[in-house]
Amino acid sequence: MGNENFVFERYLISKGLKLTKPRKIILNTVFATHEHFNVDGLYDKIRKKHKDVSRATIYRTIPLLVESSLIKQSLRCLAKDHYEHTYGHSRHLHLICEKCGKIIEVESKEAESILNKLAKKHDFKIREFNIGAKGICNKCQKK
Amino acid sequence: MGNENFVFERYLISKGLKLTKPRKIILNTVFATHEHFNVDGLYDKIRKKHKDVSRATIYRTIPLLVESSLIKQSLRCLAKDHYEHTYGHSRHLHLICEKCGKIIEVESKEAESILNKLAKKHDFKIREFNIGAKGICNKCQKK
DNA sequence: ACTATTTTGAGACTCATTCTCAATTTTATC
DNA sequence: GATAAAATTGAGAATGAGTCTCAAAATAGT
Repeated sequence: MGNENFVFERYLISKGLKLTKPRKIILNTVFATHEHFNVDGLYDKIRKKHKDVSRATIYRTIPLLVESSLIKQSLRCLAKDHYEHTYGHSRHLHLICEKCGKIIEVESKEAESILNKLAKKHDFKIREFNIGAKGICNKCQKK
Repeated sequence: MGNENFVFERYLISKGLKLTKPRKIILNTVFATHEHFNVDGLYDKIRKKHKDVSRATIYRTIPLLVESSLIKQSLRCLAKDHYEHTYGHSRHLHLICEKCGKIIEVESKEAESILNKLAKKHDFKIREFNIGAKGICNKCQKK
């Protein structure tokens, strides 16, 4: 286990909030793997071990994880909201295959620096990048 | 009026579909202005003149406009689905202000060519770019 | 332990979008 | 231009992700 717990607790304390059991369970399940996730998948995973954590609490906890910079929204072009770790992960963009759903992660520094340059021209302060593309992966092209 | 009508009709014919009155009204209202739009706004606009076009038909027609490459989805990071013209418009990306909602359009060729390069490495065939950022515009920064 | 405050689970609610189906419109054929 | 088969439509019901409400449970300070 990394020290996401520490980061999260510090954030909660700073806001006068408490690191309760459900919040711990959610945090640890989120950081148990490194994949993108959505609420449904997370709920199923949590429910296997903890029958007493509700969807509502998951929906309530996710904004706290986002606010504490542990995770961020990603894969914006999919129907459901998806999230991924920020903490301990380098920046990347996604190529999403529309046939098989495969997600290819690609280093994104170069693309971000161009966006930064363009934003600077307009005096725009970027908080969140949204860079990626949808299309067909190499395997699906061959079918 | 451009020749979106022509493009749309050709697409419909190729699919064995018909350019009906509601479809014409929707097409023409979509292309009456050059702004981004969502279904609600489009519905209100259409309803001012045509009380007999239903939401359902709008929802059914939009995928046809997308399929015929006249419009495309955009502003993916907003709650509602938004669309913008493809036909007759150059490629650009969006900087969206999180305070005032202002949308700045910026030429995107450079960013796209980098994405193309990265996609090529992975043998990935891009169909739709999704490039942009959220943040604070210059006016809102001064407040 | 006692009280005030926060948090929780369950289910009701919202709202954009999709679906259903009977009624209407369209096109091809006469 | 009337007729019939096929496509399309409008209205409203259904769906489903996400949010809200509220009484009950957990928490922290005294």
